[in-house]
Amino acid sequence: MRPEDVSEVRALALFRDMRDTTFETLLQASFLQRFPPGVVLIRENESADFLHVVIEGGVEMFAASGGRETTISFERPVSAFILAAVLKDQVYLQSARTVEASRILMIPSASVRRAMDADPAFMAAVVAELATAYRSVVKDLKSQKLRTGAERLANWLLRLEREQNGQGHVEIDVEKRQLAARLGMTPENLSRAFAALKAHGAAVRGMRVEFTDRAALAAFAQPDPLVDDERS
Amino acid sequence: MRPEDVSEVRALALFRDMRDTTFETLLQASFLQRFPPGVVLIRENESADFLHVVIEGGVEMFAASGGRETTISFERPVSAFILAAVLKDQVYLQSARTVEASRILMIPSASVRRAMDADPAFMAAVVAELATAYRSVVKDLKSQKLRTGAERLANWLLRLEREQNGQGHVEIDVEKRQLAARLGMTPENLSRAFAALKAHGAAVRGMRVEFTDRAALAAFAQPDPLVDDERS
DNA sequence: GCTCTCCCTTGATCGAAGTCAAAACTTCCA
DNA sequence: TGGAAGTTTTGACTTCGATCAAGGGAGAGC
Repeated sequence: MRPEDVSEVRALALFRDMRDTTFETLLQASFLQRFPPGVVLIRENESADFLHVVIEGGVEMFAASGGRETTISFERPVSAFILAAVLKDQVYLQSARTVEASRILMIPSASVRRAMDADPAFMAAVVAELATAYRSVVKDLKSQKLRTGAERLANWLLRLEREQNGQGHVEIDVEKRQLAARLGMTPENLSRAFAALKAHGAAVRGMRVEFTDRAALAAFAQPDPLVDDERS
Repeated sequence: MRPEDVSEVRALALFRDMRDTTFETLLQASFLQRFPPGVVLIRENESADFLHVVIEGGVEMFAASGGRETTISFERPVSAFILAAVLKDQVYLQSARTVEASRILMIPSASVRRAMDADPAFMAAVVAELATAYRSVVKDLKSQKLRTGAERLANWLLRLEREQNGQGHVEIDVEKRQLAARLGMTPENLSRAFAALKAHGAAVRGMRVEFTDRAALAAFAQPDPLVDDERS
């Protein structure tokens, strides 16, 4: 593991405040692995043996039931995922696959639990991380239950523009089929939703979306901080 | 606050393992209040000043956005709710209203955070509680994205029967309009879903549902432990 | 016991979303 | 460069769910 990777992991909110010794113990038990795109890292219903951290690349969290499948979230560097299953020593509720070539840090669950018991600062960070993750899923659930597909897409675009320091256009950074699953619709429906947004100030062309009328888009999307704002 | 109430609160997983002194400090800062049915206890977007514990009665957690409203969960005695907002000292993402006459214990957020910092056993319980809550919402999100309304209802009935030590019938313990919101559909649609389940082994009559063909109902519902099992 | 109100149900209709099929476009690799 | 495979788009159709409207039923209060 390269020194700059170590310091990036260390800079994560989850690991930032813990003692040096705890962090080092954690790292020594862990290993870093490279994966090509499309590799399933985690299968739901298996026991949670590792906490995973995306160092480089990208990971899609998804879940299947009754023959259907959906995407829960995307994880970009640097972030940890499936902390909850690790802590409760239970099975994963979600599966994970790489969407591109990735480097993943794998920390044994038992080590995480031991570090938590040994280092109150780390436990406090775990609390904060879990609370954030919980609120994030609640927002997704609200979005899913309170909005139509086109509205979810419009709000997703507005949020993406904010993240890309919005100059009136955005570059979509995931495949559209994955985006469709993320937003809770079929690829066909996503296409139609994009077509529908043309009348509301967003023109898509390939992976690029031009905001031709930002006010109109916002009026259609009705963004709500309690659903769309990542920090609230 | 009556002694038996105190011991019931103390028996909650969240408070069970903490030190006596921490628990007493927490209780001294808190107060217990009675509310008639239909009172809004918490409004989303307000700052999280109290951790609430339902001692008696019942509470509905709901959320609104863009003129629509939905129910996130029901809280029955004895359980705490909206822990995440309290810990992060942020605004509530959900509103809460009593569905019947209720007694609610209100613990100041600052006291909760202080207790957590002072008592590692309590912080560990908070971690466990948050992890459970997180997994519970993920299951709801999966149910919402992967199933039709009738399927969600069928699985909800099967789960309720388990909770009521299933003798081939269940008593619905919430108003159907609230159940509809909980399951992500309109009251009209819930009625039709019940009608549809008649052909799959579940006959509703008022608040009582007879399981005329349990196997058929399960075949239709396709229950999945990773969505429906409260303890996985 | 009666009425009023609220909840639940049923029916008709509309809009949103899934499915099936095929064409257009990309990307990647031989 | 020329496929080949996969992705995206479009179209036709079906299903699911929301909306509007009206009727039936159960409980609360007089």
